Amino acid sequence: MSSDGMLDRALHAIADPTRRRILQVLKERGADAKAGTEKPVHGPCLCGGEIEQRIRLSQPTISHHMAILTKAGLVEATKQGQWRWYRRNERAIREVVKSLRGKL
Amino acid sequence: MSSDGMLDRALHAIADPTRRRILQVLKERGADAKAGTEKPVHGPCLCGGEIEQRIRLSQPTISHHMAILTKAGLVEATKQGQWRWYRRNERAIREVVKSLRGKL
DNA sequence: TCCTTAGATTGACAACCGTCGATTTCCGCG
DNA sequence: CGCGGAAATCGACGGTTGTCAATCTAAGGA
Repeated sequence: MSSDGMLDRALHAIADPTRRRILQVLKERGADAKAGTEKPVHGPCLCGGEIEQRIRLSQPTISHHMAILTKAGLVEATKQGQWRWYRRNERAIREVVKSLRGKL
Repeated sequence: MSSDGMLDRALHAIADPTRRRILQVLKERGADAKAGTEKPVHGPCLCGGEIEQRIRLSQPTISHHMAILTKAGLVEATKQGQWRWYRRNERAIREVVKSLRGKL
């Protein structure tokens, strides 16, 4: 699984303060959002626009960071209609910390 | 103490594979070195030349990485004669992992 | 069908990073 | 003093990164 190139990607992702802030923001319960939108899963879950609004960076920048976090396996995204709902992959995050404790 | 800019520096340091390899190499007991040189402390401990020889990168590059690791607090250096003996700061390293588990 | 909204993609830019060769600084020893 | 070895610093180079404005794609609703 974690072929070690995975740790590399995860550490690189985590090394950026903006991306750490995104992970933090994803911890909060997603605000109750606009009417008519149903959050698809249980647990904290935000769509791109909500993240953009909280982090205060341009939409392409957020999209870029979300791609990196997703590719590193630290967050997962489920597409529903025009939205993409992001949520933390708690298992992967814990795995990074654990792997770090061993390999450092 | 760990003003959070410290975590930033540590994560940046750790994000580089070469620097992780240096931390690994510093785990081994320093080879018994050339005659006449006394390693100043107990525990694994290498000087710049030894690290360079193991990591196989140019001397300025090693020096550069050691500065980053030292500034991040992950390794400590004691100067003795013309040599600088590097050793891991185990406490700081453990602190990073712990801090990561909380702040991630 | 057209318009609006969410998000991805592109292109550009300045800043930074890892690496190296060359040079400089520091230190111990004749 | 001058020499030789260890390490820091300098200057440069290609590659990467974070950010944004502009554009494009996709999905819904009138």
